[in-house]
Amino acid sequence: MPRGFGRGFRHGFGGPPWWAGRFAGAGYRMTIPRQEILHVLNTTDEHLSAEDIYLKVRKVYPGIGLTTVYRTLELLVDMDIIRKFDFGDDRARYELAIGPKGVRHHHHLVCENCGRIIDYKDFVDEEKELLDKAEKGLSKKFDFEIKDHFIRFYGLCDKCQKRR
Amino acid sequence: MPRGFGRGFRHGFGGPPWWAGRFAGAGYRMTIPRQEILHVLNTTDEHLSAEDIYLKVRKVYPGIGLTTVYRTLELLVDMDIIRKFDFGDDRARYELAIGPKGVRHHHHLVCENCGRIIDYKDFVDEEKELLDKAEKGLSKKFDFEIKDHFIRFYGLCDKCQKRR
DNA sequence: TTGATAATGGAAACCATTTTCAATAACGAA
DNA sequence: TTCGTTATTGAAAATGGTTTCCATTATCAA
Repeated sequence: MPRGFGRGFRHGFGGPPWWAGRFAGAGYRMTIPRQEILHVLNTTDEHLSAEDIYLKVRKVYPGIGLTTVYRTLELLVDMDIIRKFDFGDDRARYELAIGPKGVRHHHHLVCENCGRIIDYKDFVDEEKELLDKAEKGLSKKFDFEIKDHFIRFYGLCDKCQKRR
Repeated sequence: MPRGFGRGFRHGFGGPPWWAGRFAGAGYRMTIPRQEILHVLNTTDEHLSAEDIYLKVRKVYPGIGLTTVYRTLELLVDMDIIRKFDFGDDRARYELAIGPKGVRHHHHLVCENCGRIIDYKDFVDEEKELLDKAEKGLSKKFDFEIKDHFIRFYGLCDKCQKRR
């Protein structure tokens, strides 16, 4: 077992977590703050802000600094391990982009009343169709090379519909 | 001619501009700062930030305050006269939502390299198709009532493709 | 074990946006 | 036209998420 993997990792069963190699490979060091931040992101399905993560990590590693959280999140975004979102509440929110099982392609439903965010990953086929057409048309018209896309729906969630 | 409309308006031909009624009707007052801010928004096809607008208005009305620009933009968003966008450059950007000819429904292409923003309004049919399917499927699955949607493409504009 | 240097964290800086508040201007009523 | 109510304004200060500074600490290859 490589040094440093025997102690400290939150997922001790079956070897180091899937992202460990990414760090070593890129010349980055694996530290406790980074482990704990990744652990938090890897065990939630919420869309956490930097401060959310800071508070969660602090319970287990009180020495953590908010600065480190911001720096680590930036690094993880650059490494394409997490994605950064803006849901209009004046703070960035983050979620894992990739899991052991591959890319998690999905979009969001945002409730305009209570702010609840629902992930969905249906309509992938319809989406692909739209994107293919868009790609062709837009690249012809504007000579624009599409790399990524972003779809979001705004509306009212079940609870907020009934309350009006 | 109603008082206040004879002098001061930037579009003196053919009576007061189309939005004048909206203000009176809602009980708001039409002031020089508001006129000038609307004039700037009404005569550009760029996606201006609050400071962009402030600087443009200042050339014609040096007394304008940045605070007033922010307040007016908020009011215009609430009145549905303009829309607020976030293109990831840490400042809100605004554009007219409605013109004399009706709603301007469109989306954006954002160049990941130079930040250029291109408006497009094609693929409305394909979009509608996707949205109809999504509407049905998502409202069934999550009991979510869709009110609005948001589609954006990220990639490389013509100039930035060639430079790589 | 050790040394080079990547990483950390507290404090201060940043900066777009908001709040405060006294002065001013818009506009219906007289 | 003038007046009075009150919506609006603008300068300055406050806010709050995020970034920068920098001295200290921790990681990891040799």
